[in-house]
Amino acid sequence: MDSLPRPQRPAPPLPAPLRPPPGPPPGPDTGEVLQQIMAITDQSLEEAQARKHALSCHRMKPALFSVLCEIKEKTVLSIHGVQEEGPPSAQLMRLDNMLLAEGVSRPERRGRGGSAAATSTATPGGCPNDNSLEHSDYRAKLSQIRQIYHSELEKYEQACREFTTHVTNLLREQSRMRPVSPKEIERMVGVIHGKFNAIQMQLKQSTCEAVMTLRSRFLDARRKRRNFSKQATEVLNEYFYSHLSNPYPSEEAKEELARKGGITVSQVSNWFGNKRIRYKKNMGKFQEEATIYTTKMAVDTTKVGGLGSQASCPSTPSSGSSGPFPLTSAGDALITLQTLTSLRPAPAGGGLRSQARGGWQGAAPPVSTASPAGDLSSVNSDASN
DNA sequence: TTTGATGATTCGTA
DNA sequence: TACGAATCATCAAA
Repeated sequence: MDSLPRPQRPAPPLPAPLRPPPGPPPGPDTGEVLQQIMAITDQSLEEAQARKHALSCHRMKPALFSVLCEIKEKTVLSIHGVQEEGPPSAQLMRLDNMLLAEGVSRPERRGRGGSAAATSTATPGGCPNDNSLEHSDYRAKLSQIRQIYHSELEKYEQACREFTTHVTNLLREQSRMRPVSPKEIERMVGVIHGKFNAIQMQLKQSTCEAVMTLRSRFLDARRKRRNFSKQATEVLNEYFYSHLSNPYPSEEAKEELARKGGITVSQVSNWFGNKRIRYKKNMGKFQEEATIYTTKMAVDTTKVGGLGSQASCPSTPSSGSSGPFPLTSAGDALITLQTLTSLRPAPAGGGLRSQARGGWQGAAPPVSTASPAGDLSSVNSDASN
């Protein structure tokens, strides 16, 4: 604390040049007083208190004090001010931002969406309800981390406050015996805060690591496959089999399918990707499924009588309006029924995508060539597109 | 436990 | 960038 050099104890008698000039000594000389001051810390508390009191009352004390002040003024400036606290480091700011983004820094909110991370994360997997468990688990663990973080932070802050108060009091107390300027106390408080900030940074770093670990585990968990709901599968299959000649839903169609099935657009894309490739690989296997859906479509078409499956199937650029006849989707479906059993590679000129990839015409027979119901192709917008 | 089904991911391609 | 193809990982029924 004190920057003044302290001699080894027991303090040797001061050399002659430092001794006060000879004169009528009213009591112990200055050297003796200084020696007593230096020896105070070696004594027992009671003894020291008594001596301290005696020294405080000594008539030479003000003079000694002013000498100490003078010496300190000369030395303190050169010693202090060297290690000023710099601005918060980039690392600390990064940690703060991260904790804020993860919802750890903020106080916990009640109700749904306890954290930004949990609320902002989409819930792929088909069944949002299934994920709620993982979600609540994630939120619970994040909440646990948040609690520990805040509790530790509070502890550190309290310890910091207590220690600061203690040191401040100590310095104020010492200021009665030696010159301690308010600025010096302030600087000391700054040093203490700096030390505690370092500890806080470690705490923040550990918290960040914990959140990252939790997050990665959560993301891994999301990777787990969940079967789509029956409704989602039906919606997707209906679209697929009703647009068999061109099972490439537009973005709008995907969005609508996603909405209807309660899944994400990305999952719709995945599903169609898988479906196309699997259908193409083993069309025989899907015949029964195709029959089921095409029959369903046909029934729906009959029931609705004109609007047909368009009511249940999202529109697609390739399956646009085909006029007043409900043949757009049902047409495909009927064609599917008739052609599934006699599948054979078709000549070029299939659907839209088949032109681009050369893949689909081999799977979904072009209506104009493979379908006995060739007439339908003329009104099937899928084929015509 | 095995096996088929299926959603997700990755990589190459046009 | 969307798609096909291969593959992985998991689910669920047998």
